Formats: sequence, structure tokens, C-alpha cells
Amino acid sequence: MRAKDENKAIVIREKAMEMIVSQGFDGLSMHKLAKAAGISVSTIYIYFKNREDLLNQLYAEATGIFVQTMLDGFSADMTFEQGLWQQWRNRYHHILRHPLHHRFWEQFRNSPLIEKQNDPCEQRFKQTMRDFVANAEEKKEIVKLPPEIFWAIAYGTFYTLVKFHLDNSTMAGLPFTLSDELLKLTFDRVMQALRL
Amino acid sequence: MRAKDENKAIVIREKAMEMIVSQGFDGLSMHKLAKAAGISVSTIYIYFKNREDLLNQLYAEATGIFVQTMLDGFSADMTFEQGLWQQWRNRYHHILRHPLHHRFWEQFRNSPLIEKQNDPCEQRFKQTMRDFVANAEEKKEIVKLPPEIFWAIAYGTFYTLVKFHLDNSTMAGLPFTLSDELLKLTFDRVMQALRL
DNA sequence: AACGCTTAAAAGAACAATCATTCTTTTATC
DNA sequence: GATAAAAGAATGATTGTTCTTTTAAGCGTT
Repeated sequence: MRAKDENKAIVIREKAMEMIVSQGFDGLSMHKLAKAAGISVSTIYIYFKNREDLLNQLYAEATGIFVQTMLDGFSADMTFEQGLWQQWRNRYHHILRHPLHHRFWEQFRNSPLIEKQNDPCEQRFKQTMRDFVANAEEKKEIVKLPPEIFWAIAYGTFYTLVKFHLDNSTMAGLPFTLSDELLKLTFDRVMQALRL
Repeated sequence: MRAKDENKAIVIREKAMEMIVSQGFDGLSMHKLAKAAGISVSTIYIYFKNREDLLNQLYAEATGIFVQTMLDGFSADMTFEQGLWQQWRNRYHHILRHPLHHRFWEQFRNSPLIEKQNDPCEQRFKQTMRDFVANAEEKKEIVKLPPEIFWAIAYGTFYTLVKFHLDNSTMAGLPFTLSDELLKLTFDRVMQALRL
């Protein structure tokens, strides 16, 4: 017998994510991936059933870390302003810590190919978020809005800002770097939009 | 001599856009495109230098229509509320009229491959928008914000909402359809965030 | 500690399918 | 009959996956 080298699986996943982020979804070919990881093509197939399996594992990994980070220091019965700010901060720090994961996730979400799978982990997260908003509406902290509109204002704004940061460019073509102060400034504006 | 059939170029462009939107960027292969357009592979090369040239022409076409539609009934010296609402309406109707173009554009913008080219047409549009915001700030209609933050609130919200509409699903997984009233409702909230 | 034996990891060649592009031939129009 | 559009075959590279061979790790026996 010969033991599987779990390091190999990690290297494969890492390189695969890098390739997808830098060269797009079709930039990931098994041959190029093998070369990048310094192993043979067929070795990949020892650790992953096929290309699709590899992609699914990458997605699951990114989702897991994301959900875990998001709920850090957050609970559904917080003050709305406190809770939403915590969510923003968590997201912001997650993206700074794992820019690769975030870019991969964005790519995955925007791809027309991938049918949006709903794993239980993600479902639980969404339910927590719904409870949080329902609470805030009941306590008259915010206006009652269709969830889509709420989400578009509260998170659409955030993610657009983050995209500017990661692209390091804006409509004006000038460099842009996000900071804690700029994030807070934006947050205060968004709160003004959502308050009763 | 034999004249070029401009219809062919149109069909090729149309089918190419459909393929990209439905199957992703790598879903466009010259062989599949030829089959879809009912012509031979080599005929494509009569109308387009190569694959890259085809993509660039598609992008230019989508940009042209977009910019033209955006400025309809808009001028930089309008009231801020009027002007921004006109922009939203223009965008909204453009997306309803040309969902394919919009999806293609989104795909293009999100792709890591394409280096963001700045054609003069687009530049002029951006300058108009900057003038518009500067005017509004001077007239004390809105708070003075870094352009990125302004853009994130004013348009990030809008595009997130549109994405929900086009995907016909939200965080909750339930169907969602955007309407004039919902758009106005969202707009009023966004205005509240931007007002002095 | 050194030896085989087993087993599966790892490598690399090989496969058919598909990719973008071009070459050669045919066809239609002026 | 000239000319270029259009077709289709052909090219060489690259794709995902598998087949065959080599190599290394673990284990029981000396």
C-alpha cells in the first residue's frame, strides 16, 4: 500500500482556483493544471473523479469558508444597525483575507453554466438572514420592503463598492482603494435609505 | 465579382451573442457557430478576421446601443432626481428590450480575460455622467461623496435588482419579477440615501 | 535490518473529440 | 470569363479522460 498525499489535493485545488480567477472558467484545463501543480495529468484523477467534481469541490470549499466567516460575531436578534454593520465588516475582512476565494465565488455565481446548487449549509445561512430582517421590521427599525429591494440596497451597494476596490478602478478610470472609513461612510448612507 | 451578403454578418453576430449568453464565453466555438448560423466555418472568416475580432465587434455593437439608449431624454443640467430617474428608466427599458445585449455586456465586464478597452464613445458618456453629478453636488441637491460610493449606491442597487429580475430568483430562491412600481419604490429609497 | 510481496500512487503515452485557422475546390454573380 | 464568396476538407494544437507501465510505501517473514 501507498498512502495518498493530501498535500497534492491541496496544491491541485489551489492552482485550479488561481487559473480560473486569472484566466476565466475555460482557462482551467487538466493538462495545464497538471503542469502548474508539477504533477502528471492522471494523478489529478486519483484525487478528483473528473473536472466537474473538481469544480464542485472548489465551490463547496469557498462556500464553507464564506458562510463560516459571515456568521462570526453575528446573531439574528442584534440591533439592525449593529447586525448589518457586522455583516459588512465580516464580508469586507473575508474578501481582504481571501481575495482568491471571493473572485472565484463571483465568477461561479455569474457563470450561466453552473446551476445554482443549494447546499444545506447555505440554506441555513439564508434562513438566519431572513430572520434577522424580519426581526428588524417588526421592531420598526427599518421600512418593510420586498426582500429583493432590501437586498439590492443593503448588499448590492456593498458588493459594487468591493468590485471597484478589487478592480482598483472605477467609472472614472482612476485608482480606488477601499478603507474602513469609506466603508463606514457608505454604510451610514445605506442605513439612511433603509430606516423608517 | 460577387457581393458580400451583409445578412450573413448579422446572423453570425446574433448567433454568437446567443451562444455566449447561454453557454458562457468558451461556449462560442467557430465550428458550433457555423453550424448554428447554417454556414461553413470558413465563411465566418470572410466577415471577421478571427475570433477575437468577432468578440470585439460584438462588444462595440452592444456598447454603441447602450450608450445611445442611456442618453435618451437626458441632459447633464437636469434636476438630480429627474436625471437619475431618467437614467434608471432608460437602463430598465434597455434591458427589457435587449436582454441578450445586457447579459452579454455583463458577461464581458465580469470576464478576467478582457482588458477594459475605453472607446471614445464610452468616454464621452462617462464625462456626461460626471458633469451631472458635479452639478447636483454644487446645487446642494445631494451629499458630496467619493464617486465610487455614489456610483455604488445609485447604480449598484439598480443592477443588483435587475440581476434578480433576469435570474428570476433571489436569495430566498423564490421567483421575482421587477415592475415599474418596484423600481420607483427602490429609487425613492436610494434618493433618501443620497440627499443632503 | 534486509528481503520480497502486495497494492495503489504516480507517471506518461495514447485516445478520440474539438478547437481556431487555413488550403483547396466549387459556385454564384457581375 | 473574371473574381470573390462560399463550402468543405485538412492542419496542428489542445481538450477531457483512460490505458499501460513504473515506482514507492507498507507489512510480514527471515
